Parts: sequence; C-alpha cells; structure tokens
Amino acid sequence: MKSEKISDAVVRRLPVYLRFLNQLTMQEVLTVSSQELGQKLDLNPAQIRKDLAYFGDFGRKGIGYDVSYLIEKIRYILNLDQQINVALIGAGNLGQALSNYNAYLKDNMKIVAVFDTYEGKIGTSINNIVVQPIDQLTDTIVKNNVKIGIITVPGSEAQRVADELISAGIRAILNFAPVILKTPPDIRVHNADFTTDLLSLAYYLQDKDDKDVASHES
Amino acid sequence: MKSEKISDAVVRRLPVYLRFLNQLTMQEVLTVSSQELGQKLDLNPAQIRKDLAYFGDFGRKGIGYDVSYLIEKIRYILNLDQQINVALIGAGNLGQALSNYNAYLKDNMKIVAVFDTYEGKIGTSINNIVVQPIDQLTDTIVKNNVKIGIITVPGSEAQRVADELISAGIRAILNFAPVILKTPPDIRVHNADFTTDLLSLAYYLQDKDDKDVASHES
DNA sequence: TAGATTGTTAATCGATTAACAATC
DNA sequence: TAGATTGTTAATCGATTAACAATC
Repeated sequence: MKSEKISDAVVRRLPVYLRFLNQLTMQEVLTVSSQELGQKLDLNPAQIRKDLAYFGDFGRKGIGYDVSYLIEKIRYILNLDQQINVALIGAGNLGQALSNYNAYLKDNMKIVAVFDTYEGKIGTSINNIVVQPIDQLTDTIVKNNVKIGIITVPGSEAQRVADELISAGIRAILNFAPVILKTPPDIRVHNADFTTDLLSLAYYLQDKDDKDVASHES
Repeated sequence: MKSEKISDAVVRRLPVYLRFLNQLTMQEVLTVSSQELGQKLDLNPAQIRKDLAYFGDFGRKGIGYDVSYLIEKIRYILNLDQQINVALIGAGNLGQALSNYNAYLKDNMKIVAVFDTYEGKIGTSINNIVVQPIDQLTDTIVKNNVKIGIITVPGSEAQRVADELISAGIRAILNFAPVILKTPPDIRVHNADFTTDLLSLAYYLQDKDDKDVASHES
C-alpha cells in the first residue's frame, strides 16, 4: 500500500466494483479473482489489482479476493459505513425519478430533504419526504448534517443553488443541470448531465470515412 | 487538420462546447476565443484549440472563433445536421423524466418510440408518444430508422434489452441500468448510471489523513 | 504596426497494461 | 509440489499543457 494521491478515475471505479461484488454475494460466491472481475466489468485485471492495492492488501495470492471482506473494505473507503445524508434540489420529473430510486439506501445514502421553488410543489410529498421551499435550504442542511446535494433545477438556477448549498456547508454536488458550475476547489462536483452524453453518441453513428469535415462548406 | 483517430475524451467535450456556444448566440456574442471558452468551461485553452483543430481550421488568428460558424461545424461533426431518432426502453420514473426533456429536440435528437413490458403502461401516452409493448421493439426500430437506444429498465433486464436493440440495428446505447453491458465492438455504449457517480462522491467527504484504510480492521 | 490569438509541435503528465517475483 | 493469483515495478500508451511561429 502506498500513500499516493488517489486519482478520480480510480475512485469512480470503486462503486462499480462494489455493485458487482454485491451481486456476487447474492449468488453466494465467496471468492473472486481480478481476472473474473475484469471479464465481467470489462476492465483490465491488472488495473483492478492496482486500484485495490492503493488502499491495502485485500487479496490472497493464489486465491483471489474474499467477496464479503472486499465489500466491507470498499464501503469503508467510500465512507459508506456511516449514513450519508443527501439533499435534492428540484422536484421536477428528474428529481422525482431520482428520489424514488432508493437504491442508495442500501448503500447508506439517504435523501433526507427535497426543495423546490414552485408553490404547487411545496408541501406535497415525494417518496415520503415533504417538499420544502428553497429558503429553508440552509437551515435544513445544517440541521440534518447534509453532505451531498443533487441539483436537478433548470440550468438558469443551478449556479445560484450551488452557491447556497456550498455556503450551507455541503461538500459535494451531483449536478444534472446543463451548465458548468463555478465552485471552490475543496467542493467536489460530478456532472451528470445526460444530454451531453447523448449528443456525443451521435458522433459514432456515421463512418467518418464517408465524411470530410474539413471541406464541409457552409 | 489531421486524420488521426479522435479520442472519446475529445468527442465528449464537443457537446459541452456546443451547449455554451448556443448560450453565446442567445447573448448575441459573435466571436469567442479559446481563452474565454476555457475560462467558462473550466478547460485549458490549448486543449480546446487542439480539440477543434482535429476537425478543421475553424478559428482566425488574432480574432478567435466565429460563434455561429463553430456551432454549425460542431453540429455537422456530431451528425446533428440531420434528425436522429431515439428509442426509450423503460417507461418508469426515469424514462418519463427523460422523455419529457425535449431539450434534445433543438439538437435534432428525437425520442420517437417508448417501450415497456408492464401492461398498465402500454397504450398510455408519455409526452405524446404511445407506450408500446416490448415485442414491437424490432419492428418499430427498423421502420422508424432508430439509431440510438436509451435503456431505463431494471438492471436485470438491461442486457436482454440491449441484445434486442442491437439485433434490431441500433448503433449506440445510453445505458442508465446499473450493469455493464456486453456488446459487440462496433456498438457504442455510454453508461449513465448515476448511482456510481453519487457513491463515488462519498469518497471525497472525509479527509483521508484522518483515516487509515490499510489498518482498518474487521 | 502592435496586440491578440490561432494551430501545432514538443514537453509533460498521468493512466493503463505487461510482466513477474512472491506466495497461497 | 504444481497451479493460480496477487501486489508491484517497469514499459507503454494516451491525454493534457506549454510554448511559439504564423498571421489576423
């Protein structure tokens, strides 16, 4: 084990490992090798071993990794051994879809508050959580020790919401709005806007041999 | 301009550029430099110039990039100068949220078909599209020349749906299900599962100096 | 002309993969 | 023991950034 700084690429693979290991548990598989993991997850086995070795010697030579032990370790690394409170800002379609997803729950992530500006939404319940007006955001976040905010408001409001979240003490943001947020360096932001993902897929629909971009004339 | 193979990282930035350029158009900005772009999008200006230069000489030395010209070029590169038909499989909460997002529309992406297995859903309308039973998938996809599939079914069904989409002739998949799909190499898959994104955020909530993962005992 | 900014090469940085000794 | 598989080093690959001549 080394004490290098762990790269984002490594951290983002940990939940993928965790997810698959949980599946293995359900199938009552006790042990797994980096080779098997690599095959199922479409990753290089050496990469998987290296990723895990950043955090400790979790495997056994000649055997592989004990599934439940590795789950426990990854959960610990990701801070999922404690409950992590999440706030959702924006109770529109997408926000509702996300709050109904209680897949987080089993991983100790819990949406504990939902906010919206629209009067018609405020006071209604989404997945047993009452939608609050946005001016209660700071209060609620502080009181409930919320650490992560999920932004599902329109792009035009996203920066303002992010600023409020940050001044309320939030540490990380999952941003679904189609804008690049300006945030201090100690705040972690992951962009989850799927429109850019979808548009980039379009690039691969055509054999570019047929197409000469440079000489495309207006 | 070169004829190297363009990396995925470059392609994924193109929609980000496009999105911001569209904003500039609305503000009636005519010209933009890589420096300005870099500042707003939190990217290195040299990277932006290099990205664009893969596809042609779009800028003017001493001036910068003509906003509307660059928009046109990027749209052409991404194949967004023609309508691209999309199918959505899974009319649950998330599927509904995505189909209501008609932000694609202005970029020539259109959801033309929605499928589900649940009888209660079939025949109902989502955003003016009638939900079809999944056994009509192949037929509809072929008839409507659908090129991209968005998978919003449960993980347990995702692989089966992907297989059907592929045999129906689809070229690219945006996968929201929490599984790694097995697909032929000529099929482009982007994973959009936000649970892994969210879980990875948890890693950054704690100063790891306080925490010694290696010596964490079970 | 002077200032600004591109396109591109070279340098750097970082991430992935191969290879293998250690060892279960 | 023989076979399997880890942890880790070294090699490779690829992506980002710096620097600058060209030029508007």
